[in-house]
Amino acid sequence: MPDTRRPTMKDVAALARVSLSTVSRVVNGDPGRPDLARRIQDAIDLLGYERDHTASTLRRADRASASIGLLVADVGNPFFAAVARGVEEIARERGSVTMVASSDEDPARERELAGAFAARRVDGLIVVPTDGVTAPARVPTVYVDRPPRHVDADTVLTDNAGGAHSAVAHLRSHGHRRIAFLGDRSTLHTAGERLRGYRSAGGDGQVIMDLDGSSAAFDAVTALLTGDEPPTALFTAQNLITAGAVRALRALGSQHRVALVGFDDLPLADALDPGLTVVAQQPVTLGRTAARLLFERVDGNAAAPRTEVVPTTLVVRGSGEIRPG
Amino acid sequence: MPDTRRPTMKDVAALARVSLSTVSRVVNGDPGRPDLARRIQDAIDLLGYERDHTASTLRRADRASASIGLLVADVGNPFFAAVARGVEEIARERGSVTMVASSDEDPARERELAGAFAARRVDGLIVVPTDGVTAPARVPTVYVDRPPRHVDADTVLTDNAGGAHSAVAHLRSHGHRRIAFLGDRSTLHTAGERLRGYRSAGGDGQVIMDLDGSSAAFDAVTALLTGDEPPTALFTAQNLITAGAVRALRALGSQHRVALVGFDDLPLADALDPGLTVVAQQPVTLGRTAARLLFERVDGNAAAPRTEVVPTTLVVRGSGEIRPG
DNA sequence: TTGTAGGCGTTATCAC
DNA sequence: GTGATAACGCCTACAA
Repeated sequence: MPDTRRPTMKDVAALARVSLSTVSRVVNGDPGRPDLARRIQDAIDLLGYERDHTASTLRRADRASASIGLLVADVGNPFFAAVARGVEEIARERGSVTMVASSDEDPARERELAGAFAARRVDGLIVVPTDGVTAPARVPTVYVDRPPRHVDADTVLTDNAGGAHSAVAHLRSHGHRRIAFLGDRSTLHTAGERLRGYRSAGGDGQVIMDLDGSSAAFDAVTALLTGDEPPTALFTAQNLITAGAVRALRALGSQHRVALVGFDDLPLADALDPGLTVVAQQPVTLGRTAARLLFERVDGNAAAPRTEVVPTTLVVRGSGEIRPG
Repeated sequence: MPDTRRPTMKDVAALARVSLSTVSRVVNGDPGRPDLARRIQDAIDLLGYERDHTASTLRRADRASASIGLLVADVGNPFFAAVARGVEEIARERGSVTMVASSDEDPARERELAGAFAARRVDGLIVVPTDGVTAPARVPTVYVDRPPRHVDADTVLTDNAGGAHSAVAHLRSHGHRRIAFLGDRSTLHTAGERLRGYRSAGGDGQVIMDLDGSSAAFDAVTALLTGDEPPTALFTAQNLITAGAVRALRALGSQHRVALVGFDDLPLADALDPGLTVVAQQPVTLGRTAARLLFERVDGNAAAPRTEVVPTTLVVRGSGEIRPG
């Protein structure tokens, strides 16, 4: 391997026959004497010099690393991927890079990864908190999608209760009274809020919680519809649960008979038969909003913590407009 | 704001009444004298000291930052999100954090972001190259999903040609001869390879390329099926194109008459009517493999660049098994 | 305007 | 084994 050492400012200074500090100034945008600036630029090009941003952070007065950390449950999940996209957009506008990691809903891993980010001296953190007790952060932090427990900090949430309310009200306006609720882990804030919205809209049917993934939902829906007094409509309060319900209805041949509204949109939802009516979230907006709040803090805003709520949209496609038989 | 300064090793040393170097050694795992080690640990706990990983990187002999950069077309796209997930898994095993950014298929942005990562002194880079000329990297780099142009480096690819071949062979084995090909940007390596696979399996029907997104595909399929000598089967060579084709077939009421196989799987594909037969990729494996190759390079492997190919799977669900009418 | 010197938080090299 | 000291690459007073 040739693998020759990276050129440093010192090398540039030597080649341009100026002092180190002159190079530093020029690199940081000070025009300086035109002839020197040109010699320095030539030396930079010749050597292929690139400033070491980490070393610069160490010495600089503001100590800004121009990087932030994003801690989600799972980047591989399209919902969190969209959040990440929103965060990254705003970070990029600010010249910041985004470090991302997945907690897999494990509080211990969440702490470990937050520590790894802190050790890299990120300027701030955006966190989707697990349902353990959230450790108070040592850097500016914004929580997104779920509120932290026992911590008072900036938070960006979807209007979970409102979205669920609109879904159930929609079903009721189409004549349904026996509307079942199917939700995921009851310890999650989002699941609780969606149940609250269901109730507030008059939902008083069967409630099934703690469904873990699509096949659990498949089984639950199958049992529900083959049991006594089956519901005439379903409200599925999460992504994968909706997918399981769609499959179950299809397996029973009931997709045109039992109404269904899901929380969170899915690709191909419009191509199903019938089209899938959903409460759509805005994950990219969630991410953007969280990043904007974070950078306000990084810039020194010390006001009281705020909570922003991002609205949902009811997307009508057919499955939610079936009337009870 | 109180915003008191972060404690440093010096603070720990002072409180524990030992020298700075002793603290450094203990922090880095040297046992040392038990009584001193205990005093140091107590001081660390009391002050809430956390080592500054960036400063450590600056001075350390190996200069390893324990961070890598991941540059994809768009983290918000579920395919790349899954790649990111795979990369992050392996990085985490190694104690590395992953910085991620989206090029949006823009070569200029790709260069800019690669520069931002290099300035942060990442140990290596994983890149989904845009179709511009790839700039030779100054840090260990592995390319993923597409090969770089004019650069000889480690690359991890899906078996695009093989996957397309199996799709078309599958359709032919069900009696189809007029099989249309619908693809995206012809400058993309993946599109070309999939077309090559189509041809190698005997595909000689209408070829439509450069479709940009789902609605363009919708229009193309509609035109195709309402034109002269319509195909009896479609092979859609990308995600969004498949979605557009599904919608078009449904709008025409032809979903049970015209066969369809898509490249790349989609959520809910099994819940469609008929179920959607696809060539499934393994994006998480793509990411994991790329990360493993990268860390081998980071560890000093200087062998000739390798290309790894990740196989696809034909997932049979119904739409690809329709026989010509 | 430019150069000189000191220091950011840490690790590496020495004496002891 | 521990401790003093130089150095990593860079920025920032301050002096020239």
